[in-house]
Amino acid sequence: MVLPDNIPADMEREINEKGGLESITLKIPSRELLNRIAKIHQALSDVIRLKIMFFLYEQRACVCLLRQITSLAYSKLSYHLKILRDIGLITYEKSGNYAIYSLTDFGKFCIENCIAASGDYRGEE
Amino acid sequence: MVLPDNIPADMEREINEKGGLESITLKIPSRELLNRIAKIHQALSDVIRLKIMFFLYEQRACVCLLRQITSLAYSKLSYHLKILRDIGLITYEKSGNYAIYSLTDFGKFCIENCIAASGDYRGEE
DNA sequence: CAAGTATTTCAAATTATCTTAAAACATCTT
DNA sequence: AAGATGTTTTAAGATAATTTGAAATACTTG
Repeated sequence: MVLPDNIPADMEREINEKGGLESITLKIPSRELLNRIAKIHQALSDVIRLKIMFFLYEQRACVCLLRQITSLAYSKLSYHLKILRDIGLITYEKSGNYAIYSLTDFGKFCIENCIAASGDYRGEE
Repeated sequence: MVLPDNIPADMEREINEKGGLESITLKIPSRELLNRIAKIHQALSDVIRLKIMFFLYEQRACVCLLRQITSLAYSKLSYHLKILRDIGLITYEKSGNYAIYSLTDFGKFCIENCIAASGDYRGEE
């Protein structure tokens, strides 16, 4: 990979000090990993799903309880639960009629990151 | 907020031990904050934008350099840069003709979270 | 100020995500 | 087995995000 014809001199110097473009781009995660990171963020990019995640961070819950918390129809809720489930943020166990949902360890980790970041989430839009 | 008519007994006990549904739901971030968190995740839910973020984590860059790294048309690149800029993940300074982009502190924080999580990003889909 | 380079904006076309209501499944109760 | 309850699936339409290419802006240099 070659540098563009004319780029600012100080930037070019920085890049060369780091061993050139190649060695910088080597540090970028693989397309596969970027894809996975993208999908996880996608799963957490919806207010409904975040509300579910934050609730489950405090308390495991059957779907009927989540229905009450969110005021959503079952089918809609189920759609969002599936997205969180498929990406590995939540899991569930059956208990009679009920499906009892809870966060996976990875789900907890993500919500804790959100909480840690919340101080920095001041809107600058 | 009242509990649904029939929920599993052990779940009901857990909820009561935490002071009931109200005190649990009080811990969920406000709709405003959830909205902001959702938008940030949305901004990071695209492979192109993640690639830009990870590159800028290593090295500030003008748009023409990012164009080379990503092999995108300027207009498309500019669209994605705007999304990252608007949410406060990246910033830029003009230097002559060039716009030199770099991560904000918050952007760095987010990418560091991604890196920390990468160990856990094993696909279970 | 005209021409060149770097970057952004715009609107139309495309694609992805979300919502809705109806139907299907699973488990429990009688 | 039939009815009730809890949950998921499906397919259609509605909404939102992305892509594309052309035109616009901004700065620089001769």
